[in-house]
Amino acid sequence: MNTYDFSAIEAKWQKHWEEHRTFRALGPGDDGFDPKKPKKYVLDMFPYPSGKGLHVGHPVGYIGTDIVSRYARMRGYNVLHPMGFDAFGLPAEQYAIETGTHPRVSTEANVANMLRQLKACALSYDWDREVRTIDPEYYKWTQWIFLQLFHSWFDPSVEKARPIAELVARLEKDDVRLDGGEVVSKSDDRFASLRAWSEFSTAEHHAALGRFRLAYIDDVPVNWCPALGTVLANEEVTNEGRSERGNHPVYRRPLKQWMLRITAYAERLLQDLNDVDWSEALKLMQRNWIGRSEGARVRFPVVGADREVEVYTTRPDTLFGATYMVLAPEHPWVDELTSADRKADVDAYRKTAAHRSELDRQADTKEKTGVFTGGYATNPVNGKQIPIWIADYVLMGYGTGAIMAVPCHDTRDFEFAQKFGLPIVPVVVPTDEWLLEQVATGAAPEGVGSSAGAGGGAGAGPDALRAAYLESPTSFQVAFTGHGKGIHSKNDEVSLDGKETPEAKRTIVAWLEGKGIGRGEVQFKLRDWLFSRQRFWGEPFPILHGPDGEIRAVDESDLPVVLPEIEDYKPIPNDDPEQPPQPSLSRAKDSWKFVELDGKKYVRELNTMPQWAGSCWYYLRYLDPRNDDVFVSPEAEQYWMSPNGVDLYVGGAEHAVLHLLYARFWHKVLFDLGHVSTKEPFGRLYNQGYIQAYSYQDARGIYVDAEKIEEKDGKFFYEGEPVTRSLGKMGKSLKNSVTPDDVMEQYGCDTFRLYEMYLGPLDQSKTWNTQAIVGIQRFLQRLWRNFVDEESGALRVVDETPDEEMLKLLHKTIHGATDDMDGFRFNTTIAKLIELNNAWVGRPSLPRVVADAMVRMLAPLAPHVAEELWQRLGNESSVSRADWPVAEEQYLVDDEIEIVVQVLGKKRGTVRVAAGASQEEIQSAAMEVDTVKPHLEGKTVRKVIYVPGKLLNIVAN
RNA sequence: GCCGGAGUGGUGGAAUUGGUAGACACGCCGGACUCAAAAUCCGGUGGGAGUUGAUCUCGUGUGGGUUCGAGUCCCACCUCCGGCACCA
Repeated sequence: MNTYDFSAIEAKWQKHWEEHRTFRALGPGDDGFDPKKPKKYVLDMFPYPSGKGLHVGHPVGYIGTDIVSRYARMRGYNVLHPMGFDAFGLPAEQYAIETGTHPRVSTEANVANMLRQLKACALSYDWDREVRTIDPEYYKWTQWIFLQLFHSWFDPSVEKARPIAELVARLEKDDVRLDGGEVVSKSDDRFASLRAWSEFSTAEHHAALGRFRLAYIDDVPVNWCPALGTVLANEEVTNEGRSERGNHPVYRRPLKQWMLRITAYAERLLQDLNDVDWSEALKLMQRNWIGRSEGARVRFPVVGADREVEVYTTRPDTLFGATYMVLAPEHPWVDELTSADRKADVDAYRKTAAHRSELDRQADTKEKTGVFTGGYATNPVNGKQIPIWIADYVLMGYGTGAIMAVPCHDTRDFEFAQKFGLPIVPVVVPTDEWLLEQVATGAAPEGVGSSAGAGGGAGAGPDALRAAYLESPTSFQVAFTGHGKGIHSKNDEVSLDGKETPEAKRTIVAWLEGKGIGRGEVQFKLRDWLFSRQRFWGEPFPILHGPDGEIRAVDESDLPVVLPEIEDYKPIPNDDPEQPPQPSLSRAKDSWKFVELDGKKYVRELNTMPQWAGSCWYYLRYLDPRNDDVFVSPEAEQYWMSPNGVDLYVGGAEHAVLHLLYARFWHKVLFDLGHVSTKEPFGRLYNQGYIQAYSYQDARGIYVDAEKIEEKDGKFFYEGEPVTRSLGKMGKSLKNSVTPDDVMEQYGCDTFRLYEMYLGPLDQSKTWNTQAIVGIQRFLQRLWRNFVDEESGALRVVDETPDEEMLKLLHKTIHGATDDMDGFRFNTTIAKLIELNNAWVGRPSLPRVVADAMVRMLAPLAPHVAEELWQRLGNESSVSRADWPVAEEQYLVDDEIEIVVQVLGKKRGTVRVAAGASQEEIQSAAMEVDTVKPHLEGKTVRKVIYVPGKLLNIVAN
C-alpha cells in the first residue's frame, strides 16, 4: 500500500476501533475510570430514523460534535458522546401503514440503515450507550417520569413542584381547602365558605386533584381529524384546515385529553434562559413563545345582571377609552348576556365561528367580523354603559376570553370600531414623532397644519397635528398604540391626565386594587401541553381508570406497561366528526385493556404519548443506559451533568421551541423532585446550519435530476433544454439529494468529513457542491505523499530539526489551529493545516517534529488517515488518545516584523523593523520609504497613529 | 405586519477587539512532465489605468454619517433566509 488508499485505510481503522472499543466512555463505577479528569458531555439532537436515509446535510452537526469530542479527548477530558434513536411517532406509523408492515419492523429497518450510515462517518460515539425510545427498557422510564408528573403539583408559594401526597395530607387534616385551582389556607377569609376535603366524593377528589397535578385530563379544543382517527398537532394541519397527511378535514372541537401543566413553569422557563449559553436568536424565539406580558385583570359589571365580565389588558392606562367589550364566541356567558332580539344573530355567528378552524380564523386578518349581543356592561372607571359584542378576533384561549376594546389605541379594536361605527375616544396623547410619521406615510389627514399649503415646504406642525388628532382620531387612518401622556382620563378619585403611560398604568392598577375591581397580573402565551394521541405507535400511559371516576397510576413496580400486540394497528377512522375518537389501543385484547386490582375493575388508558415524550429525557438515560433500578444513578448524573448540564448540545434550529421547551420543563420537574442536580439540562446549545443544494426545474416546473445539469455561460441545461435554478433544502422531491454513501464511496470518509467542515462555519447554512470536494481529496493525497514515498512505500519522515522559518510556521499553525478548534471554526483549522502541508510539498523529507504535530492536529478531523500515519510513525496506541500539540511561545514571535505604513489611512508601503523597535525608529524609517515619501511632500505631519506590531498611520496635509 | 440573522471576486468562504480586504479551496488561464491523456508539479487570477515595471485608482447590497483609519460602529433603505402572526 504505497499510494493513498482510503478504502483500505478506512476499513482497517473502523474495524480496529470497533474491536478495541476505542471510544467507550468510562463513567463512575467503571473499571479504569479516572474521576480526576474534567468531563465534557457532547450531545447531538436525538435523530428520528426516517425511511429515506441520510443525505449529506444530515451529518454536518454529527461530524462537528465528533470533532469536538475527539479534540476534547486529546485535551484530557473524559468525554461522553452518545447516540440513539427517537423512534416512536406518526411518520413511522404512517409509513408502516402505507407499506403494510408492523411499525416495529419498519422502524428497526430504518434504525439499522441509519446506524450503518452513521458508523460509516466514523463518529466516535460510545455505541454501548445507544438507546431507543421504543424499547420497553427505555420507555419504562418515560412512563416513570410521567408518573412523577402525575404525582406532583406546582406549589406557587415556593414556585416548585412537590409531591401531591403532601397536598392531600394537608387537605385530609383540613389545614387547607380548595377554591378551584387554588389552595386556601385557614387564615384566608374564604376558608370557612369552602367545602372540607372529607365532604368530597371519590370522583370529586380526582377531579379536584386534577386541577393541580402536572399531568391531568382536561376538555380542551384540539385538531380532531376523524379520517385519521387522531388529534393532530398544529404543525400537522394545513392552512386550509386539512390534515397534512391525506388531506382530510380537521375539526376544532373539545376533547378529553391528557395535558401537562407546563404553564406553571412559564416564569422559570423564561428566567432561566438568562443562565444558559445559547444564541440570542434562539433564546428570543423561546421568550416569544412563552410570551410574557404584564397587565391587569379588570371586572366590568354587566348591566341588569349579577355578573361581572373579567377582561385582561396590558394597557390598563387606557381604561377610560374603553367604549365597548368583546367576548370570544365560545365564551361561556354569551347565552346569558344575549338579549332575546339578538339571539338569532348571535347563534348564527357562533355557529359559523365554530366551524372555522383556528388557522382559518387567523388567516384572514383583514376583515373583522362580529355581532352585538344586546347586553351592556359598565366601565368601572367612569360608569359609562358600553355594548358587549362577540367577535372571533378575541380568542378564548388567551387571557379571560374577553377584552375591553379601546379602539383609539389598539389596531384591532380600531378596525372593528370603524367597521361597526362604535365610538373612538382618545385617552393617550400621541408623541410628536408619531404624528409626523403619519404625515410621512400619508395616514394623517391632508392639509392639517400646513400653514400655507403646498410650495412653501412647510410640513404639518406637531401642534396642529396633535389638535387635529384629539379632535378627530379617525381622520388619521391608524390607531396610536404607543406610549404617551394620558388625557380625558379622570374620575372623582383618580386622574391619569398628563401622566406618562408607565406611571398611568401603576396609578390605575393601584386604584383598581384599592377598589377591589381589578389587579395587576402577568399573562403568558404559552399553553399547557396536549400530551395524548389516539395512535398506536407511542408509549402507553401508565394509568388505569376506575369505575367511580378514579384515575389510578400503575404501580412503579409494574412498569413498563408494554405496548400490546394488536391485529390491526391502523387508526380507526370515522366520517362523523361528532363521534369521539377511538384510540387504536381500543383494539387490544381485553386481557390487556382490563385490569382487576383491589376488587375493582379498571380500564387501561388507551391513548398513547406524543412523539416528544421520549426525547424529553434521553440525554439523562445516556448517562447510565442499562440501569434497571433507576432512570439514572445519582453518581452518573452528578458526574456528567454538574454543574451546567450538557456541555455542548448541537442540533438544527427547527427544534428551537418545542423539543427544547418540553425537555427543559421535564428537567425542571425532575430537579424540583430531587432526581437531577441541575436546573437546566443544556448549558450550551449550538445550532448548526443547514446544507442547501441547488435544484432545477424545467419549463413545466417539474424538478429534474440535479446531477445531470450542464452549465453554459451562466445558464443551466438539462438534456439540452434550459432549466431554472433555485436553492433549497436537500430532498428527494427536489431531485437534488446527495447521499453520504455515494460521496464516501468515491472520495472516502476522511475527505467527506473534511469537506463538510471546510464548506463554511458550522452555524451557517451552506450550499453543497460536489465538484469542489476534489480540493480536499488533493490535500489528503499531498499529505500522504509528504509522509510516504509512493514508489517505495518508505516513510519520508526523518529525525532532523527543521529550519527556523519552518519551525515558526509549525508553531503558528498549532497556535492558530488550537484557537480555531476552541471556537468550532473547523473550516479555518483545515485551511491552516493545508497551508502547513503545502509548505512541505516538493521538499526531500519531512522532519519528525512536524509530522508528529501534523498527524495529531489532523486526528479529530480526518481520523483514519491520521491513525494510519500515526502508526507508520511508529506509535502503538491510538492517536485518538494522544495529546493535542502545544505551541512553543518562542516560535510565535518574529525577530523582524513588517509594519504597514499608511498616509491618511491609505496603505503606501511597508517597512521591516526589528521586533523591539520603538515608534520613533519606525516612524523615521517609514518616512524614508520610497513609496511613502511622495505622499508626504509639501505636507505637515499632524499626527501619527501607531498600532504596535502592525501599522503606522501618518496624518499629514 | 412584527421580531431575529445574513448580503465580501466567476464560486464556497477568510479577515477573532475598528488597523495590509479577498487566507484556504473550487473554477479558469498559462507552463512543465507525457507519443497522448489522466494524475502530479510550477506560475497567474477582484475591476480599471499604466508598453513592461514600480505604481495609481475604484472596490465588501445601496445611500449617508462617525473616525487618522470602516467589511467591522451609527442612521436610512434594498434583497434573501428563518421565526411569530388578531396574544388584548
